[in-house]
Amino acid sequence: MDGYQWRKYGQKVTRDNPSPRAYFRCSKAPNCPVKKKVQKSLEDPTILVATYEGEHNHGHEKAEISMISSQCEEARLGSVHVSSPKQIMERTSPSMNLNLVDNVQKSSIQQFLVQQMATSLTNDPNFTTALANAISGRILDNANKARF
DNA sequence: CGAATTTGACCAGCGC
DNA sequence: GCGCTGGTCAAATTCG
Repeated sequence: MDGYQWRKYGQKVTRDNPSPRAYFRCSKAPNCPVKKKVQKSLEDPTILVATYEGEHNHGHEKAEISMISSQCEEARLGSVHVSSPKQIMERTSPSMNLNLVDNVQKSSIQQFLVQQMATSLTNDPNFTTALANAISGRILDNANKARF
């Protein structure tokens, strides 16, 4: 979940990626042209990569914040083996860019948005620390659960 | 009971 | 023209 209301309309297992890929459309507005593909990362199967196509033509109140938390989720799931919060940020940002390069020719608005988000995230020491703390806490929690 | 998800069928594009 | 592959549709099913 990333702040929008998505309706799943299909699922396929692709050739280049053994894990099934899911197709989502925005169910908030019927005329919304935005589409979303979700599949597991080739590199790290614990990470879910979401590819956005198009732009929402309706309001997206908390979408940005929710997107951040979805990236947090990625970091939490994908970085259980790293110990330094800095590494988490370094892992998180490239995955954002990876998602973006796929959409560069289609939408520049959300690219700019996420770009801004990533910049403000990494430039704001308070948020970075808070985020790192939150993630570290969850990592420890997760690791404990996994170990015991 | 309505909305969302699942899942196989269907379709279009592409390479051989 | 045929088969493979990615994307979408829609009926059935599940869930709130």
